This record gives sequence, C-alpha cells and structure tokens, in this order.
Amino acid sequence: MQNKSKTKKREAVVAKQLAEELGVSISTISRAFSPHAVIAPETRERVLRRAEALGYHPNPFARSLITRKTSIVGIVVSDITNPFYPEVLTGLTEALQDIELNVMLFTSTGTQTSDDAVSLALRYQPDILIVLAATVSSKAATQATQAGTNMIFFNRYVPDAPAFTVTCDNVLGGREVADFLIDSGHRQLAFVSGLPDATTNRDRWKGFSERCAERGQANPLKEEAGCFAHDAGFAATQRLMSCQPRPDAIFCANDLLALGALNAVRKMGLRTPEDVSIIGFDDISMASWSSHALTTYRQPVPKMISTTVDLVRRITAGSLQDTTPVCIAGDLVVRGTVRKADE
Amino acid sequence: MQNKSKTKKREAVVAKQLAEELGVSISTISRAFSPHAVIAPETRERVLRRAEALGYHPNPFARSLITRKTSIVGIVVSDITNPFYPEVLTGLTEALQDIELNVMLFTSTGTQTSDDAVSLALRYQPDILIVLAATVSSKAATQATQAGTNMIFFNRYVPDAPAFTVTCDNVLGGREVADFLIDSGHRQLAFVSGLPDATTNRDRWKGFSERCAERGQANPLKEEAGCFAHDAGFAATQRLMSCQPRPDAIFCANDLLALGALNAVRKMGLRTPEDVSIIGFDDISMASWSSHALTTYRQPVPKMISTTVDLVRRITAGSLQDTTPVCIAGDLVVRGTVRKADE
DNA sequence: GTGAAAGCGCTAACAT
DNA sequence: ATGTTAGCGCTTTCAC
Repeated sequence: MQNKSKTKKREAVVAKQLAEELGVSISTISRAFSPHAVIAPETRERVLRRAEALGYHPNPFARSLITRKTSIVGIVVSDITNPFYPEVLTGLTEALQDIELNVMLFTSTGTQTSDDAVSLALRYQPDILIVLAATVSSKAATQATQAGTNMIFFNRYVPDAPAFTVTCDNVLGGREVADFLIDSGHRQLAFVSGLPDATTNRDRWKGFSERCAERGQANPLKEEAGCFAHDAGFAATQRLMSCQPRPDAIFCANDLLALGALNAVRKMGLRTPEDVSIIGFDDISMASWSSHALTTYRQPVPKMISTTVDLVRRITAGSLQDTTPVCIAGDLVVRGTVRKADE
Repeated sequence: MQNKSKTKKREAVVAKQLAEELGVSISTISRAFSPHAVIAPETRERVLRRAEALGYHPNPFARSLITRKTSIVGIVVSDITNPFYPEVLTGLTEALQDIELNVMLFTSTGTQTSDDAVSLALRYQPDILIVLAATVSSKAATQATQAGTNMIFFNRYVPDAPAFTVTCDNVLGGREVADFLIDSGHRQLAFVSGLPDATTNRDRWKGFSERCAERGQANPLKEEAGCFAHDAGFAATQRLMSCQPRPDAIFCANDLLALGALNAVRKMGLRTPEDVSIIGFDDISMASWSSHALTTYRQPVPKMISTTVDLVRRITAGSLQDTTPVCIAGDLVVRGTVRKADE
C-alpha cells in the first residue's frame, strides 16, 4: 500500500453501505431509485429517506454502464461570440436539466476542429449530441450514427447527414425582409454576408435574393463580411456605401453585422433610416437598446429550444425515426432603423 | 427478451473485441492507453493503430469507476446574459479540453438554485467544480468538500468557504477608477450598483468609495440598479441624473450597466464626456464599438482563465492544498466616455 | 417483494 | 512484457 494519498478524496456513500445500515440488499437500494421497479412503497420510502440523509445518489457512471444510457447530452459549440448562442446554450441546458439530462460541453474554437469535438463527445456516448455552432462535416455525422448516437443540428444543417435538424426558417426570414423593404419603397437593396459556408447565411441570402427577383427587383448587391462579427459588418458596410448607386437598404446576415453596419453608417455621417435602412437577423438583446433600435428578424428561440428538447425526449424514449427537418418561422421586429412606407 | 429495441444503439467497440482481434489480453489493451504503463512500444503501437481504425476508445465511465477520477470538470453558471461569461465559459472549456478534461455544464437560472446545481454536479463526482456565475452558499461549498470535490470560485468568493478562488482585483479596479476620475477633475462622483449580493459589486464599490475618502472626496452617490443588465443601468442612471447636484462622473459596476447609463444620458439629451463621464468594468467586446467607445476597467480574462486552468492542473495532480485566493489586477482602458484632465 | 449472482467495461494488483 | 484475477458501483435476471 502506497501512502501517496494525503489528498485522497473522501469516499462517497455507496449502495452497499446504505444496504447494510438498513438491513436490506443492494438490489433493494437500486430498486428504490428505479421508478418502475417492483418494490414495496414503504421500503422505497425508508430507503429514500435514509439516502437523503446520507447524501446518497446512485453513481451515474456505474449505472450507465449497465443501462447503456448516460443521461448525458453533448453540446458542441464554436462561435460563442455571437450573443445569440449563450442564450441558446443556457436555455437548452436548463430545459434538459429539468428532464434529468445533463450537458457536456465541447468546443471547437481553438486547436480542435468541430469534427474533433464530435469525436471527443462521442467517447462519452451521450444519449444525444446537439451541434450548436459549428460547421460539422457529414462524415462526423456518420461517425455519430455508427457510434449509435443521434445528432441534432440546431439552426444549421448538413445535407445528407443522418441527423435531426431544428432551424429557424431562414429562407422565409430572408423573403419577409425583402418584402418589407420593397413594400416600404426601397430600391437599392444590399446584403452583408457573414460566414459564407454557414447554412444560416446561405438561406437568408437565398430567401432574400429570390424574393427580390420575384418582385421584379434587381439582384441585391452582396458584400462579404466573411464572418458574423461586428467589426466585419462595419468594414463590409463601409465598402458597400461607396458603391454607385449607393444602397438605400442593407440587410445583414445577423444582428452583430447589422450593428456594425449601423456604426459604420453613422461614422460616415449618414443617418438611419433617412439615408439608409438597416435590418438584421436574430434579435439579440442589444438590438432593442435605444442606442441601436435595430429592426431585425427575430428568431423564435424559445420555441426552437422547446422543440429541440421535445425532440430529445422522443429520441431518447426510442419513439422517433423521422429526421425530417423542423423549421420554425420567426417574425419581423420593426424598430427605428428602417424607413417606413409613405414617408 | 423483450423486443422493444428497434432503435437499439449500435454497440461501440470494446476492449475485449480489440483484444481478441489482436490475440492479446484485455490488460494489454488497457496498458496501451495508459501512458505510464509498462508495455512494449511495438505492442502499444499495434494496439493503438488497430484501435484507431476501429474507432475504439476506452469507455471513460468504466475507467473512472476504478481510477476514481472522472476527468470531468463541472461548471456552474447562472447569469449568462452578461457577455463576459460566455467568453469565460468557452475559454475555460477549450483550455480544459486541451489538458484532457471535459466540462459538464450546470445552470441555476430557472427552477434550480445554485446550491441545487452544485448538488447535481456533485453526483457526477467531477474532479473539480468551477462556480462561474452564481451566488453559492458556503453550505454548498462544504457539501462539495465532504464529497471530496474541490471547488474553484471564479471571480467571486464565499467567505469561509473551503474553496479556491480566482478573481480580478475588483477592489483595486475600483480604486484606480476613483483615482482616474479625481485626477481628471471630476468632483461629483456616482456609482451604479449591480446585484447587491455579488462580491464583484461590493468590492468594486469598496475600492471606489474607499479611495474617494482617501482622496478627500465626498462619499460618492450610490444608485442601486439591482442587477447587472443594460436596462437596469439605464433606469438607475435616469434617477441619478435628476439628483442635485448632478454627478459629473458615473462609475458603473459593469459594462452592461455602463452601456445602459450611456444610453440613458444620451436619451436625456446630454453628451459624454462633456456633460458627464461614464466608466464601466469588464471590457466586453461591445465596449470598444464606435457607438459606445466606453472607458472601462478591463478584466484580465485570459490570465484569469490560464490561472484557473493551472490551478485545476495542480489540484488534480494532488499537489495543492493552499486555498489562498488568487487576485489578478486588470487595467484601465481609456476611450471616449471620460473627460480627460486639463480639458 | 426481496436477495443472490452475474456482469456492464475497464484498471490494478499479482503472477509468470 | 504480458496474462490472470479481482472488483469499481451499479442494474438485472433469476430464484424464492
């Protein structure tokens, strides 16, 4: 016996001790904690009461070894600088916690790619893997399937990936923005594009440009910001506003870009909405601040979260095979940065 | 045998299969994955290669059952609306991931109190529990100790709790802000207070007010916003600016409050810094946007994170008993919202 | 309704 | 250097 254990962890109470104290078998302890097990109500009561006093809980790892369910949901994130995601992350975590599922968090910001993060997550055999903000290859999705783990893409999708998908209706959002801008008399439309690969970015552009075409508008200008950050939106808008003819309305792929656009326009001595209208996407909390009063297409976050959690519930219950993407409409929030019709 | 398993998970590859395939014992497989185990290099190589091909990894739960180390770090969060925290959360997760530790996330925003979140986290016997944004009682800290789990309070502390602490030097920050404002000629100082119980809030006030006294200033006005949100700062500042005499400088307990203050001041038709100076705390990314250009005391986030991760490393290595709080100085970032001296 | 026994996947003595 | 054995804490047959 080595004596290296000065910092030895205090042992947690285990089933055996509880069993001995109560003069019952270990199985009985186990049954007390299994809602559907056959056990005398008074026995269960007695066990649970004593367990409570001793701070005993079945070891979730030992349990999962047998049940083959970990009660863990893996979440993979990357672009957390967008304030949209923390909200989603905590919302999901909280809702999952309420149905006895806990979250392991994996990031892919630094040295790790998103696919690495997925691999890593898979080792823990989570009941579900939710991909929040990361461009994951369909290979990773396949890997998950092979490992027997169901994946949910949140607000993004991977074509042909064997996975579930919950998104805001980004195409519809783009269309509604186009309609709104055209209806309110704008004629020189422009789009500030974020991360080119992101499906959110592509779909918003798709809806926007398609609807413009349907309405007989010229194809909107498209300026690449390259990512979804404030400063990128700022720079892209500076470039955009030196085009001829100058846009009278700018639709940005998300709010962060739009706030950058707003600041760029102001810096140039122009005003919104008099000189140019700006419209974002997400409705992050800053959009409503009086310093910005940003018009934006609001993502139905609560509904997207509840839908996702419901999906998780049904998948873990084993009652779901249908991976048809769920696509939820948001709604336009009109604030000060857009010129109204008839003004 | 029940036949309820249409959706049965595909079994993951386990050590036994690998062992049989390779004609070695299960122990050999295990040894190949234990860096310090005695094993022929070529054997290890052979095992790892085949494991790679098959996608085998030791089941972390089975492993932790024996080693009594979970390689899991629990993180408890609550006030995630403050953009300061997502940054910290992902920063920590990433850094921990790099040293083979994974994060389980627990929230206490909704029905659960922070103490509940701690209890929950403890069931997973994390190697370390980091409390990020939550007011945790010292009882919960004691509970953690009894369960043998070391806790780290990140940017907050609980007096008398048996736990480690890493904070920004909030008192010093408050003092430096006071010096800066007084040196630049301000005389009617005010403080917008966030969550009253938060140690960050109290320490920033403490440093600020103490230094004011030392410099022979009148005690600053103190206005309670009640929490750390933009709108609360907005409202508190409106109240503050109707005081007589009107403050010529407002120090806000964090940036979110300060941005609210900025917007409130503008809404009243006043200008910064001409009419009133505003100064925040944190240096969140929005503070640097041209629409705000907020002067603020920057928290040394990267250093706080690396310090925390280093602490984690030493604790898990068993080489640390000393729970003296680590307190790291930040620095003042001067932007447009403060009147300079001699103007 | 309860206990005994087997075993989840793995690591850590102990042999050899 | 490798194989054998025991057992981590738990759930789940299978008896009774």
